[in-house]
Amino acid sequence: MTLEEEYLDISFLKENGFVRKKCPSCGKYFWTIDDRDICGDPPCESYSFIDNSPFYRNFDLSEMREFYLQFFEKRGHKRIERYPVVARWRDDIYLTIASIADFQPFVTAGIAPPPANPLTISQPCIRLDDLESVGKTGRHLTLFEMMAHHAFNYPEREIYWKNETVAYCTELLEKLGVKREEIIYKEEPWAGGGNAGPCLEAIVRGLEVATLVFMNLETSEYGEIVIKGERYRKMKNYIVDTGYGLERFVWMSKGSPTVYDAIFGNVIDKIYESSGLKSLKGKDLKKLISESAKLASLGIQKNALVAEIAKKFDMNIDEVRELIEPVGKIYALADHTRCVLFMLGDGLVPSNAGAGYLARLMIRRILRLSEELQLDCEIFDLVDLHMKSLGIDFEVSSETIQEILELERERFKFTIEKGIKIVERTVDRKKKIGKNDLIEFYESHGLPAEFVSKIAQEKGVEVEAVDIYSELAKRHSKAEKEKKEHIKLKKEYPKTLKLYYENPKLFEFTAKVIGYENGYLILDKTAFYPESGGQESDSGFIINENGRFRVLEVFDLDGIVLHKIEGTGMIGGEIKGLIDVEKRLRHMRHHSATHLLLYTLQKIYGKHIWQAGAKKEADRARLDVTHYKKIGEEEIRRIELILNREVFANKPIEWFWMDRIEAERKFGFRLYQGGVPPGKEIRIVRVGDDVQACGGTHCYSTGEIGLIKILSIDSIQDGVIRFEFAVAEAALDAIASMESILKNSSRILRVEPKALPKTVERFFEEWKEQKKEIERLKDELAKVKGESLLRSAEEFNSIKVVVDILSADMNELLKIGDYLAKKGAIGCLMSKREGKVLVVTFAGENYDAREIMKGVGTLAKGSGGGKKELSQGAVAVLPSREEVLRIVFEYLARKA
RNA sequence: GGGCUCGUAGCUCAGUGGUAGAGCGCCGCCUUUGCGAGGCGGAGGCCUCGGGUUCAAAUCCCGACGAGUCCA
Repeated sequence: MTLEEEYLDISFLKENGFVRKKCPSCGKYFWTIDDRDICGDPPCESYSFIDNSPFYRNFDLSEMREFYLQFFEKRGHKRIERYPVVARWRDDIYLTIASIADFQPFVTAGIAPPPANPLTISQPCIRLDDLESVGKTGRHLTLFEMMAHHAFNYPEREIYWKNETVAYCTELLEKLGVKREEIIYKEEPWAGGGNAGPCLEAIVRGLEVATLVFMNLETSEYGEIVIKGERYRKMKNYIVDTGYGLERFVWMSKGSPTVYDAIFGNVIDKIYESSGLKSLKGKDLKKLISESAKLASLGIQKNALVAEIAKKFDMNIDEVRELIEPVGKIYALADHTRCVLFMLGDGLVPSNAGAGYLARLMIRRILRLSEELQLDCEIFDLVDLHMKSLGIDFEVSSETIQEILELERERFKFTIEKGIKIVERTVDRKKKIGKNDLIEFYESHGLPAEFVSKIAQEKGVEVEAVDIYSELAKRHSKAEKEKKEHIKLKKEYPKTLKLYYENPKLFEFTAKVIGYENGYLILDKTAFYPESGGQESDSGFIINENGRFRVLEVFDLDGIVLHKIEGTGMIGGEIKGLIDVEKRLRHMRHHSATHLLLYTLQKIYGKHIWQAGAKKEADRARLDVTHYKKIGEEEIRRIELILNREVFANKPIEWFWMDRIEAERKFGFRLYQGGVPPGKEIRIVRVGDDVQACGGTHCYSTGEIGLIKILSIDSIQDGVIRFEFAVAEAALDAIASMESILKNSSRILRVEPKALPKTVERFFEEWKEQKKEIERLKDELAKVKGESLLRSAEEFNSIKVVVDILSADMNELLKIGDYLAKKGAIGCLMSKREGKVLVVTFAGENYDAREIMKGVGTLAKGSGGGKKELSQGAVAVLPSREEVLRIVFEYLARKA
């Protein structure tokens, strides 16, 4: 079916009098029962619901959400709780950008079943693409709730498809009071994330309120259907992916000037009251704002927009600008604080890299906005107000959110203060600030061009007028990613049966060889653990009648376990596998301990603690977690104690398979600390009170872990800290090696280990003291030596000439040379050292020591340089005093 | 995950191959009835660490560690 046929195939539209038309303005097709000609989608037409709602009544956010979800519940859909806005189950995106993102990639690919089918959900989504437009257009939000109903259809089972979807949408809108003639369905093929399909946008009075996507295509090199330049082919399964904008529905129901007034009016009021714009609130801005929103929806840019409004209301252009701009900032601030609430509430920790950077970016925009608006309240007050009026509970406590915001504010203040100093220094030194300076200020120090210009202008320094942001965008678009190379198998194999899942203490097994490729052995079943979940792979031996073969490395390729075997001999038939027991036991203990540590940290600090990476080796393990503060030495001891108490309590450890949907319902997304495994059933590991989805090997009880010793804590980036620790034998090894360092050190210093700090400090102080004393003595010596050299000096035209061979280091030679130069003498000092000869030459006024150095260098194979009065170098052979004297005299004669 | 910038006295920073500097702070003395201010003098440096290049490295190159920042 071509795309056009796909649309024509929707019989509901035809049967209900919808006619397909082509919009003369944008050239796109749309369906309507009205006798209109234009598609109605901005910029072809502007809003006509402001102050004139097509809905039968007002709704606030929770009323509207409830109305929607109940509508679909009554029509056979199961209501699903929202997912976090931080998309931790995805490795391709940081934030949840659509409701369908909840079910990608496994459900949409058909690998895992959906939590219900069909289902309905209201999913908070964050999109930062149109950040600049927020506040200005009246409709853009960084965070919005996408209400949706989804149906996942498979070849053997169809739930419903296009007709029902369009019918539902039409019915829903009619139930809300919208007349059928006012509904326009516009054809707009959709593509994203490797999938695509036909799509209808539902438009009511100029506002797109819903998007109905019929996802039935996937990217394919030889696909026949082309959308936005990519080739696609039909998928076996096909998915109803809808998105209804909750905020837009509320906006339409109220007919307020902007979406912001409709959904967080109380926050906007609070900002007015706390800002330097109290006076604006009283004025009747409404007409101005709604006009501005309408014009913005038509794609009219800032300057033209202001001019148009000025004309319409018979006002001065500057006056309009002074009214519109701050209001836009107020809206943006109200929006951004809501977005940050969800980010932090769902456990995102601000950082200078990764997903956390997005949180920092938003917080910094908020801080800049509140600065510009001269806000006299804390940004947490606004976030808190959002939290209270939304009535939603977040995982992360409000105290933690407040603390994070305060830390971020301090950090930002620090960056700005540092920035001012850097700019001022540069401005003092330079006459003009160029494009490259501006780019460096921004990219390396986070200073926007406007900020730099302001400071420069105060100092009267010229700044090149360029748009560095478009320049930067150009640069970044060039960057491309490299893809990893994967091992590919030539033949197909069944998935390997993993014996270690059931029995982690099975160290000997027999199995059948079913393949051997390129040094990799494939068995029908194995007890060898392949590297995954941060646990290193096992090693050991594989034995058959031909001998013993060392297993070097083991890994998992889509469920097939590959054993890398030493030697190239082909192996077949029955084999016996032997696991390196000691190594495996250490891996198991470290793995169980890692779960306990994560659990302990969450218990102590809160739910913003998430695993950000982990590695379990034989002699140590490490766990990276998100956290916003540094952890001190005392706290480490406290964590260690609480952690080990879990070990002493000897709680059971168990693992079992569980239906993923049931597991998610029972334990939440906290399960997926190490990523989301595919499949309908997932393996759950319970270590004491901690529960995680995990495929690793574990001990049978926490007591078996033995002892956990935290070795170090580092911050690997802002907002992520790394714990390194060792368990049981490995802990003893680590403690023993620490102890031996202490013992060796104290043996060298001949003191008790407990006296080490004091002794080392004393030695260090003494060392510094003596170094200084030596310097003083050398100064003294240089003076004495210099005086004695002067007494026995030769003369040339009453200039003292000193040439001598001493035993001294470079520093001493320089000091003596310096003294002699200051006394007006000229000459050269040499000293034999470590296979070469150090040379220092010196000269009084009107002469050049470097000339003499050159002469000595030529004579004795060496080189050197320095200042006119004093220069230094080295030569390979020691010349005689007479030879050097001759050089000096010849030089003086030449100059005379 | 990638890019860029920066690690020098207690603090803020100069120093771009040739004997480690400034301002503030600190200590002492002078001046003052006292405080403040001023004048004179002084203490205070593993130039983050480890390699390399060089006759010579704070300085150039590589790596590690730490801080900051931008982008995805």
